[in-house]
This record gives sequence, structure tokens and C-alpha cells, in this order.
Amino acid sequence: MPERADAARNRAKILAAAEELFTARGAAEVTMEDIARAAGVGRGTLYRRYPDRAAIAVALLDEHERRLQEVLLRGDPPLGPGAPPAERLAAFYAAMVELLERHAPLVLGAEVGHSRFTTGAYGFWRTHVRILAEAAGAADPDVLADVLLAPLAPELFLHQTSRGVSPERITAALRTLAARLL
Amino acid sequence: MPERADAARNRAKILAAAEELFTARGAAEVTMEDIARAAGVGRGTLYRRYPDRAAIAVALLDEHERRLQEVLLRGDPPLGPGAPPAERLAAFYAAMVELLERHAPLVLGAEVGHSRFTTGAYGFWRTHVRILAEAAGAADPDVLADVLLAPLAPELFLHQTSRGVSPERITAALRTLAARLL
DNA sequence: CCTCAAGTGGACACGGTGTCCACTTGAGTC
DNA sequence: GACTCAAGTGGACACCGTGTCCACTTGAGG
Repeated sequence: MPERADAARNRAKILAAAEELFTARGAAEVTMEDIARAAGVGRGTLYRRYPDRAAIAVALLDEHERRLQEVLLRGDPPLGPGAPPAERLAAFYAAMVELLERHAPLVLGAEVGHSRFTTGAYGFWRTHVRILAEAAGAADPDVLADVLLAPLAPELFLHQTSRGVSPERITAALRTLAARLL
Repeated sequence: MPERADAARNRAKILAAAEELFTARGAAEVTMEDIARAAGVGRGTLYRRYPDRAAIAVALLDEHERRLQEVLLRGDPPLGPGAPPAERLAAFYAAMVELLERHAPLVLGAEVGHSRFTTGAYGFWRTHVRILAEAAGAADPDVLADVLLAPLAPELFLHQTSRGVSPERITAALRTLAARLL
């Protein structure tokens, strides 16, 4: 059965309020109660849908990530299939940096707790990179995939940019990483 | 003025109790109150020295890290000065993986909050790696240093080992990383 | 208009945090 | 060995965020 009209309205209010708060203050500084109040909704209503902040951040990110995942699977090269692995990896890095740039607070919010590696998205990125590593004939692609994804950790991205490092420099460094390793 | 005798005794009790609890349950599952009780000490006494769990974990790690830092600065090659950058980086990776293997719960505990990059130790590792990158003539060593350190994130290490990846495989993957990039 | 399941919201109990302050204890002094 | 007092101690307290629970409201289909 479909969602009731008022429920859908509240879901939208919650997501809008949460996105606003996350980007304004950073996910760590936002409580469930803040979100409920900002959305004009009771705490019970909030918990009915989202067990914690991470779930809300994941919901907010979902759309953006899905789009990138789609392109990786079926888009044009070099992001999509067709280009040599090293170039595809470099393109993937560039896309991820851009995603971090736009949604870093959300990505970080999605990792409340220790969720980073257990989230569905990480599994997807991991598989993608592992397949690239395999295609390039790398030794132990399974471990290499994690190593290649490590520099995309959102805390690192935030730390670098807060130190004044531009996203472009990060992308450039990752491009050489891709070129050297695959 | 030096520390009073009872104070020193309590500090020792606190550190011993904390180390035990951290390794037994993982830092996230240990409260300040747990530590105080296990050490047979009041909460006030605990807070007098350590504002939070991270401070305790840092104190516990300090000794181990100092030893490695000493070797990096003044030990024999390839860890110490003298060997080519790529080899020194590989040796550093191996030493860090070993340190993670032995003290992963502590390293993770030391990162409660977002401290990873603001801790003194990270700065040291970062400088070390940056100098190696410079010596190897890499472009933008400043950014590369962070990228090269990213695969040593303790959460990643724990995730990998919990998936059944042996520390040796991790070290091997990092060795090729070092060889290719410097 | 009626019904009832879906949805709502706030009260509540719980657990951890960090502070505060009255008390105790150790170490120098004579 | 008694005296002094700053350093050190510990537990009571107030606060905050979490997650649950349940009596009430609301919307959609008959």
C-alpha cells in the first residue's frame, strides 16, 4: 500500500530540514531533536522512518550516488565502460571528488558510527575499483581496491580542504595515483 | 613540581584499566565511568587528567609511537635515513601495519571524534612521508603525503582484517604502492 | 458518514557526560 | 611527631541526547 499523503509530506519536510541542518552545521552537531523541531514534527514521527542520523544522510545521498553508479555502469567512457582501467579510475576519482565537494557534510553524516565500510555504497565503489584492478592485471585486486578507495575518505577530504588544498589538487594527485597503479 | 605519590599510583591504575577495557571490548564500548570503576577511582579523578577517552588512548599509544618515530629519525635503513625513498616508505608501511596489528583498538580509540588528523602523531607521519615524497621528486608532495597515509586508516585496517585479509597481504599491497609511487 | 489502520507527537525512562565542591591525604616545615 | 595547606579525590548533581511507548488524530476506502 502506498504512503499516506500526510506521511509523504512529513518525509519531505524531514529531508529538507535535515539537509539544511547538515550542511549548515555539519552532521555531528545536529541532533535528532533538532531535525524534528526544524521539520515541525514530533520525535516519534522522525524515529518511525529513520533510526538515526546516518539513515537520513544516506537517504539524502542516495539520489546523487545512484546517478554516478548508473554512469559507471552504462555511461560513456572514460567513466563508463570502454576506456582503459587507469583512465576509468582517474575519471572515477574526479567524479568522487566532485561529489565530496558538493556533499561532504552529507557523506560524513552518513558515516556516523563506523558505517563507512558496511554501507551499500562502499560495496559498490569497491566492486567497481576491484574490477578495474583485475582488468589491469594487478596483484591481489581485492586488497588493492580498499587501498585505492582510502584516499576518498570524507574526513580526509574535509581535512585537506580545510587546510586550503583545492579539490583540483586532490584530483590531480589521485590522477597520478591511478596512472601509476593501474 | 612533581606528581604526588598517590596521583602517580592512580594514573597507573587508570592506564592499566583503560588498556584492558579498550582491547577487551573496543574503545567505542567503554565509558569514562567504566574506566573509573575498573580503576577503582572516582569520576572526578579520571576527568582531572583525561578529558575524554581519546586522551587516554593517546597516552597509551604514545610510548609505542614514540619508539617508531625515533627509529624513523635515527634508526638503521630502510626505516631510518639512508635507503631510497620508495624502500623507506615500504618499510614504514610495514612498521605501521605491525603497530596497527598490535594496537588497533587503541589507535581507533584515539580517534574518538574527528581527531585523526589533528593529533600530533598524524602530523609526524605526514611530515615523514612528505619528505620521502619530496626526496623522490614527486609532484605536489604535500597532497601526496595525505594520499599515501590514507590506506593506514585504522577503521580500514579493522575492516580488512575482519573480512579475513591478513596483515601480510595488506603490507604486500602497500609495498607495491610504495614502489610505484616513489 | 464511518471505520480503522496508518500515522503522529510528546511524555518518559535511561544512560553517559562533565562539573562542582566538601573532604582527605601526602609532603614539606619546624 | 604535630602542623599546614595545596594537591588530589570521589561521588552527588544537573544536563543532554536517545530511543520507546502509547493515547490520540487523520486520511482514504467502503
